[in-house]
Amino acid sequence: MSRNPFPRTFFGRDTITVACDLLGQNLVRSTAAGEIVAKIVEVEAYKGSDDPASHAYRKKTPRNRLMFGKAGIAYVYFIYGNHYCLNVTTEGEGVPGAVLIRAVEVVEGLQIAQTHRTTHSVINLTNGPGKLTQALAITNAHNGLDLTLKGELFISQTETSDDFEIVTDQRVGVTAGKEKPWRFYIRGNKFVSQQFV
DNA sequence: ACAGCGATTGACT
DNA sequence: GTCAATCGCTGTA
Repeated sequence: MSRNPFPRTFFGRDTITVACDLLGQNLVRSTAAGEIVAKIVEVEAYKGSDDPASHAYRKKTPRNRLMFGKAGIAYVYFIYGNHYCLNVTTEGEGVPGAVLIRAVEVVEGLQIAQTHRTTHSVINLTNGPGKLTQALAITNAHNGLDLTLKGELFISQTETSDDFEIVTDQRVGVTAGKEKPWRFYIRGNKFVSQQFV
């Protein structure tokens, strides 16, 4: 079966729209040990000067510059001195925007993913932004990677279109701009972090 | 220059 | 429930 990445036009749209459309799609990670396929079940949208919670709120810096660049690029940042978080850039060139991937459900290559983490619990393997990057072995090295190319990391459309309901909520862990309802997740999915419903 | 803190997690009480 | 780990950006000097 051939999995093909979404084209740049998919990512080069309004950040909120892209965030919702990413739910249920497949994040594909090719490693030397094999392929890991993970369904995206939880995301958050981050924008620019209108979003105080965003890294791109103030100005362009060496860290956030990718958010200002072209869409469909992996923006990986290091947080709290310990963890990596994976984002996909959105909007057009010069317009900041990114979607944080907060949780995934591994559908293929579970054993490979487990070798990247110490936990033996499947549910704790990928139910958080820092956890899924560790499980998929995503680090700084992937910062700036083009996710529209069929390389070691890309996003492709799911073959099966199972029905799900999208829940909209406030973003997790932010202090400024927390009133913006820009967190989206699949209702009832066990891998969603910190469910309040 | 430097102190403070963040889009988090896991270990320990 | 509490807290350490520990990098890069921001505000203040």
